[in-house]
Amino acid sequence: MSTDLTRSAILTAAEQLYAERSFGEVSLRDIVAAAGVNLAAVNYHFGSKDELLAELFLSRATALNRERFAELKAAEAAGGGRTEPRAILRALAGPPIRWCLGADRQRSAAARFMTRASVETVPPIRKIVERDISHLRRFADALRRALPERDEVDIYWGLHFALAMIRQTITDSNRLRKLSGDLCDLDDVDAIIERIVSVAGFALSAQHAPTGQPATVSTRR
Amino acid sequence: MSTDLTRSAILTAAEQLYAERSFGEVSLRDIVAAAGVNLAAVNYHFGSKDELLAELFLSRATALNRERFAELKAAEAAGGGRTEPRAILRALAGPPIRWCLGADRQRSAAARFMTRASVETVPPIRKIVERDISHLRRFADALRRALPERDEVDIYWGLHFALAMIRQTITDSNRLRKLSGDLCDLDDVDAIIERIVSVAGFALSAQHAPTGQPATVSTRR
DNA sequence: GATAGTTTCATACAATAGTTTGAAATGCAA
DNA sequence: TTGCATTTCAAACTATTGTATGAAACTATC
Repeated sequence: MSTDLTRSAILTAAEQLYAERSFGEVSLRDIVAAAGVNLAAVNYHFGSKDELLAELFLSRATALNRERFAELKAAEAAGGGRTEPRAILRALAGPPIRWCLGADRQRSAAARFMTRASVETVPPIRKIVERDISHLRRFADALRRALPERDEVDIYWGLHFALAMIRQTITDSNRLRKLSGDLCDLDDVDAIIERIVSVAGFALSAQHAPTGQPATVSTRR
Repeated sequence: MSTDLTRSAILTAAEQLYAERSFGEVSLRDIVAAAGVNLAAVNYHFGSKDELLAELFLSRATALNRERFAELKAAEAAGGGRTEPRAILRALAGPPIRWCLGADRQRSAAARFMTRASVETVPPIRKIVERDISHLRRFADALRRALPERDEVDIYWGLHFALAMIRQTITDSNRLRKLSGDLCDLDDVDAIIERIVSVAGFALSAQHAPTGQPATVSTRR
């Protein structure tokens, strides 16, 4: 046992392929070919294709959350009793954006895979995602503490929108680049993070229109 | 020919199934079973599975864009020479959110399918999506005209973030509901739209911090 | 009502999927 | 070395996939 080279070769190959193509498009034979191992190795080491996917997802999710929490704790420590909301948002957005748009290719695959997993709900992953929202709860709690006077509803919506912008920026950066005619600089990772943090910060702390007045287009004028 | 009941039965059944499950998880046999038609009917009427998917996507995308453009034109007409940016954003966000979170079940499936299609990039759809960003360009142009003094980059990012929030709200409304302990009211469609419009409006028109200097929310004047 | 054209149907086909198998190869302790 | 457990391998297996086929059922025109 020990290093289990085959195991990790399969994991990284699967991650690489899943980062590019859809789950349904990647077969076990594709994975083992990329990993340079035998077909039966997957079932030997992981039991089944679904279990491979589950373990891969769990491993990467843990790594991502670890990094997020580290930044969150650092921000809370730096802020003393009163943590800045934007620092919390930065801990949420920073790691995945850096992983994905940054220079590090290895992590890019990880982030892309994670994003696909969060979107393309396939049974083995769905179970894990649905069950585990504890990491989000932790960020929600931190934001509540940082903004005690704000309505809880705004906190949750702000968090929701922050996740939205992170995800979209990772998955659809190409469309943005194309649409803007290369005007939007997707290499300046820090600027992107700050932009997301800025908008999410507004979502958290601004007064939003109540139910009554806005009205739909059809009833408008 | 005439009504072609079988054809549309297949289309709506496929839409329904694709709205719930991933593309890879839905087989032709699932579709024809749900539609109550023979297996061979798909190939007879559409040629292949991919062509069915492409036609379905094109049809729904056209319907969604038609509705968006109608609202956009109405907003531009109402605004005279100077269209309100928020009205433009409302034309972008209103239709899909109403389709998906509103009472109409039929359209809910359409919107959910569209969202999956925009995320889960499968070859037959990918080709269409990559080729056609003209509808987005139309919204970008409208926003540029409405905000001539603003930096184009902010326009594109604002549009990008608006799409992000729309998508996330459609796909992950359940998680938001759960995370907030039912505090976030996902039945109040108009309030949701206004919230998205509000935040996207900020993204469009606010000054965002450059790379080096992360600014706080309060620096906005 | 016969006929030509369209649509539906049960069924078969070839390809690919994930999984299993049992033998060969390998690593390691005695 | 021998012996035993682990790991790898080529091959086969079963199920499911999208697609193709040809006969049957239907529709409408003459």
